[in-house]
Amino acid sequence: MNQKDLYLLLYLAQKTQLQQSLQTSTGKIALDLGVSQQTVSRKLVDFSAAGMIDRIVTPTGVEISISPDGRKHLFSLYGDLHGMFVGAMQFKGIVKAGLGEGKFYMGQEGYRKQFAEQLGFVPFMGTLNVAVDPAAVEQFLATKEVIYVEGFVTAERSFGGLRCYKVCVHGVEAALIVPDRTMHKNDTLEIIAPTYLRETLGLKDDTEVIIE
Amino acid sequence: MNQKDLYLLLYLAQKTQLQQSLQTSTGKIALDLGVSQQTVSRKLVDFSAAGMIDRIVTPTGVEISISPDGRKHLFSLYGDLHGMFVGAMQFKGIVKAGLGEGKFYMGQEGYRKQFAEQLGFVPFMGTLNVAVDPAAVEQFLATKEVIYVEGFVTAERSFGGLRCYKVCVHGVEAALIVPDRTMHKNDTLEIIAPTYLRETLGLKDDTEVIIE
DNA sequence: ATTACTAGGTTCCGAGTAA
DNA sequence: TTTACTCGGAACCTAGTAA
Repeated sequence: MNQKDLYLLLYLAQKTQLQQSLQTSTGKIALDLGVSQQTVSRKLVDFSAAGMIDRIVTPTGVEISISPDGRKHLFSLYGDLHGMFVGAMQFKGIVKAGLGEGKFYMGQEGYRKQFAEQLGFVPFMGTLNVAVDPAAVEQFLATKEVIYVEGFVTAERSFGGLRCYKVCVHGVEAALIVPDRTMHKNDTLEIIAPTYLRETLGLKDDTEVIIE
Repeated sequence: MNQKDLYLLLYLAQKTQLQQSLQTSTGKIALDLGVSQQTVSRKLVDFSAAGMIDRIVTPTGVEISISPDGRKHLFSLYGDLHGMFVGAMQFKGIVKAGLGEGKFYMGQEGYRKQFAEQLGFVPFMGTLNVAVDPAAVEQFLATKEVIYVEGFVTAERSFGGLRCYKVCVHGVEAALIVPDRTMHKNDTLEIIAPTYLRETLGLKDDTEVIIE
């Protein structure tokens, strides 16, 4: 079958929910897709000949359903995309003991205020340290939106800026934080969340976590 | 951007893993896709103009990477397909007490032998009864392959044929069985598996299960 | 109403070839 | 070697219209 007409097949798949049969007309489809009635008619005939759809012409229109072959075709496309995005949308890490300084930084009002505004949650006073593969993280973060948290100065000392990335850890909303001037090598990430993740998710040192 | 050239974008997405930049040439791509070098060149220029890819032309070829907009475009397509297939690929049910007759039927050698051959596992001697929405099940099964188990006759009585569908219940390989002459209305399904599912999965009456 | 055939105009492709 | 332009021909789309 012809690759280029994929959008019509997608349209039909959505309308039929892949399953039900759809009572419509070539004119209506043409209107939806912004092409002529004739083009839709011709393409439906082609699809039918290619075994992608089952098509019954009636005096009042057409009744269309996606055939098993059509579903297979779409599923293969879905599989291709799934393979691309799933790989790029999550990575694994190992929980590691922190040095407790995460708690100190997360306690600073200058950070807390910005987290609440920018991330939409008030962070638990502490960070989860996770050992990761830097290459996998880089690929993951490349597609993510960066949230900047600015540095500030208190009476005692100055605090540097951070970059944050919204993530999900085992279903819990969280954020990666990367200090502009980091003390970790890039094989360790710090994660903040509204709750104490070690407790909420039952994590211990050397437990594997999936970040997405 | 032009919808019809989606396959070239998919090709590039796969080659670049959505992320890395790809060192290649229009000629190589043309060979892979079975079109002319000129067509690839023209399309790459078009994609670049549409902001779908980043493209650097060198004397030895082209260096291509998918742009954020291109990823967004593919992701939207992925989302559409995901919505279709995820809905059609699982449904929920509620565990119900059986009448114990499942154990009797599953104990019949005439059935057990066919299950082992056709399903690839030896079923636990008993069935899990699950109350379901008939409409959801019908939609789910429509896409599934039917495995027929034939009826047989023993010295005492005759046993009817079954239709089976391979499924996965909370990660465990299993099968739906639908007797040709059923005593259930179609709002109750019977599930067999290699293990005692109630124990393996910690199921009790009225627990919700997801079948996929 | 519909679907879908024919005819004509537009778009698209690929061979030749310049840079 | 490359990329990508020109141009002739193929493919495709739409208007008109038959059934």
